Amino acid sequence: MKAEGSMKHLHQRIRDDIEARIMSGEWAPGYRIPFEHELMAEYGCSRMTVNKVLSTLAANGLITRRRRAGSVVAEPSSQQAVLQIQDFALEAARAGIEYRFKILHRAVEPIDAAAAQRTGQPAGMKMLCVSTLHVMDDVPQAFEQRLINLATVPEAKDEPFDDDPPGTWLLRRVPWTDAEHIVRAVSADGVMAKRLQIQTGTACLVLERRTWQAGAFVTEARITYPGDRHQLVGRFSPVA
Amino acid sequence: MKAEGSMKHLHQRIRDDIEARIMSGEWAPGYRIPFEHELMAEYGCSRMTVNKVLSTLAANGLITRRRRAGSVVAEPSSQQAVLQIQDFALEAARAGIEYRFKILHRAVEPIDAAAAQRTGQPAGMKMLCVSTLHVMDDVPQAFEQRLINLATVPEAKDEPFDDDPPGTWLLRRVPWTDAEHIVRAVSADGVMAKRLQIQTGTACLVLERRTWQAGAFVTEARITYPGDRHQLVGRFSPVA
DNA sequence: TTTGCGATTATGTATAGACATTATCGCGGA
DNA sequence: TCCGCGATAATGTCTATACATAATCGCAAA
Repeated sequence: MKAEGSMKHLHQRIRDDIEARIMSGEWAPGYRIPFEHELMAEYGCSRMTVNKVLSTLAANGLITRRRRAGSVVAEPSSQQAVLQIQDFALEAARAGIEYRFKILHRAVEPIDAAAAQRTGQPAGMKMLCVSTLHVMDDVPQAFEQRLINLATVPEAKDEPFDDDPPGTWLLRRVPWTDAEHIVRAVSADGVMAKRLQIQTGTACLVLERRTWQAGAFVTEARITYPGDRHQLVGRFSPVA
Repeated sequence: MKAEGSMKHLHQRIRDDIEARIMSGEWAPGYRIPFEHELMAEYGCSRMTVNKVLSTLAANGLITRRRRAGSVVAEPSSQQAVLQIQDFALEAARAGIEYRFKILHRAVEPIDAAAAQRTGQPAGMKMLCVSTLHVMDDVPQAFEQRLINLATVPEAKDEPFDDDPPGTWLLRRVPWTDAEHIVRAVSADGVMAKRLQIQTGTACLVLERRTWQAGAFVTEARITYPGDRHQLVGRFSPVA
């Protein structure tokens, strides 16, 4: 009865399939996803396997399960939009908001001493530098400055980021094993204020995220959000 | 073979047991927890049950699992993002800084509609309200406004908080099972600026933390930090 | 002493079946 | 029509077992 023809484990494949359909909007919030026995038939596996997948998705807040009624795609609660991984496109699609982005700058440049310090890479090392403005419903929501390590992600060198912003593009390609986050508050200077269409001096949240893959530096993102439009929300269980 | 004498499900009981031992410090980070077959014998259940529990704990970052080597208690990581700042006294001691705090306000008051909404408690419910200024090396570092649910923590009613600030005091007494965090950036108004000895309009980090214990609301803390003096740092691994 | 390799061991994934729990549906009676 | 209750269907939990995978240990050969 074992499924054939897949490198990945069945559990992960089922999970990916369902997540993809939810994230793409194909299965909108409230949509009743197939019953366990249906998925079981579709993938030719036991109910335990399907059950474990759905339980995981429920634990992550992606679906809501109810006995007898089945499982439905959960409403996108901003509660659950944790400081985990922000993918603007995914979040926007789930919330039904029009999203677009604009690449303001893109170049392969040697990094300065400060960046070298932060990322643990040698100073002067060349990385891909990309600045992106994220816009939702015609309002600028975030400005992102990103460094991408071409030694770890060589295929980024010639990527124009036409279809997906750098964050989404990377997320699809490079799994990360460790990340460091720093959150702080800064006042917007004139340039930043103009970019985000806010008043100079407005308090902004700055989120810095650096990710590594098995010890190799992948990318650094510094994302600036207008403080009055954004907040980071997280729900934790002890040490979760 | 089914376990007897418990209302709760075995899975939850095993999980609670292990979490309790980790949270209490009995099993410190690095401690090798019992092998699956040992827990299996201890609880008289199948390995699948134990395995599911440990997998859940691993997904939540509480333990690290390695084939052949067994499972060990993980180094505190994602929680650090928020907890790092939670205990000022501890943080200061580790950094060798002189720390003191001042209770600016302390009263049992009915909560307003907004607080009722946030905490999920009935409006007008009486809670202990405490405002604390945290000072390190004679420089104000944070202003904390706290609500404490006297229904859950009755012993707080007459606590003067002479020795420990409310956060530390609570942490020692009331274990929490769920927490919600919100981080945002705001500009300091005149009053806040004066309290923190900063310029009016300075960007500040505001951290709101609400905690529950088995569904019962425990406390809400709203802590304001000068943005140029503080940042939240966290290390994460991917969520399964 | 060092290296290589096989045995061992613990976890990872999956199966098939069992029984418990609970919400809903639909039928029959008031 | 409305209410109550039993049948039904879906998830929740658990067992016992099987084989895969990976890391370590220890022994033997170089």
